[in-house]
Amino acid sequence: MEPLGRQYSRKDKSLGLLVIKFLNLYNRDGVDLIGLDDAAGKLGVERRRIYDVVNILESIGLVARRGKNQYSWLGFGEVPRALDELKEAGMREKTAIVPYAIDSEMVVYDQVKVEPLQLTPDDQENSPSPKLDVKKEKCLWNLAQNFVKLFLCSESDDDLITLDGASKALLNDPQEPMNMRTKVRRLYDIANVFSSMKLIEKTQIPESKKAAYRWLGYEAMLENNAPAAPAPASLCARNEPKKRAFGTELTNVNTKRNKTDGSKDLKPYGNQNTSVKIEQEEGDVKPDLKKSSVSGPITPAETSKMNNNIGRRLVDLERLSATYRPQYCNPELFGLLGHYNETWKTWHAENYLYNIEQFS
DNA sequence: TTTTCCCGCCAAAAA
DNA sequence: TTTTTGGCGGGAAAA
Repeated sequence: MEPLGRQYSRKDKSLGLLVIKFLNLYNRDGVDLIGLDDAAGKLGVERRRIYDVVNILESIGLVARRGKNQYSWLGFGEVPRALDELKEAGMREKTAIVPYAIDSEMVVYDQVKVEPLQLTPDDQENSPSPKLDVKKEKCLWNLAQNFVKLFLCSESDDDLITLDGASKALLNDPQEPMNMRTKVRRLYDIANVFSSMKLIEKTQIPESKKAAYRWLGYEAMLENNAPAAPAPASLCARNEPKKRAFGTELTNVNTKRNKTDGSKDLKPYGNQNTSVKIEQEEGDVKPDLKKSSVSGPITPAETSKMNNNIGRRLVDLERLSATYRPQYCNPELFGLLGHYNETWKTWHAENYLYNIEQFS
């Protein structure tokens, strides 16, 4: 504890702290609706900040947008699924380009746009919407997702990632310095919330001493986030004065908000038809593990795999992105960390087992 | 000094 | 139009 009395500190207002408070407020049984105004009020911050928090949390599947001024709390139980999807998407994107290994350090990627079906997923848009895509690329939740993909798709789970490395990797125009600066600013925000949630951890590159982040993972995050607290009583009740809560039943879980998969992307929470019943389209049959508080199928011990800095290596994103400039940042993103497809295969296998296990 | 990153202006997107 | 979202970057606190 700081001995300082009432000295103002920026830290008191950090996004990291905010997200902790946010979690503290909503991560409990019985909560399912989150009103933005309510959150802002209870947490004593401006609305703008709530958008930041919620957007970042959404990238991990902790919350989902329900509608205007309304988000729903999905809980940590949904996170694994979200992360899996991110990883899968990331791996897919990663293999979408053909890598060429050069040297022991360098890897260059050919600009093969192996994405014939990567049509812009705009529901009703017919236009190639080149602009829309670019715009989406900059939104916070997308940036956050790409940031975690960077970790999930790295060859070694001990890879350290620096913010400007990530920034360059996720940037389509590494040239513009101002562009970079802006992106790094956003990454600081994202990294801060993930850090305080213990999904990642801040460290530094052994040699260079530069700040970098290490992936801690779901389990670490889970055990570091206070379990569900007792039941609320007035939490989800508060709503805007004008509209009363309708009997909407959040029956299903909608983790993804991106359109990476073939299925239709949920429209911008289209016409709220009060009772939205979104069935899982034919095809994949998910066991629909509905939102649960903190269900812990977590591995018992599973302490931490991180202990020494030995095999750790910093992925040399910088040089790579400088070499070739793509137009879409997603695809090359993984190439940067990329070390081809074995990763893909092994992961695929693991995932398979995992799923089978789950489905039984 | 450099790194971190909060604040809130203000412009798109939605009602 | 008004309201909701949320880029964006200035510039000040922290290292």
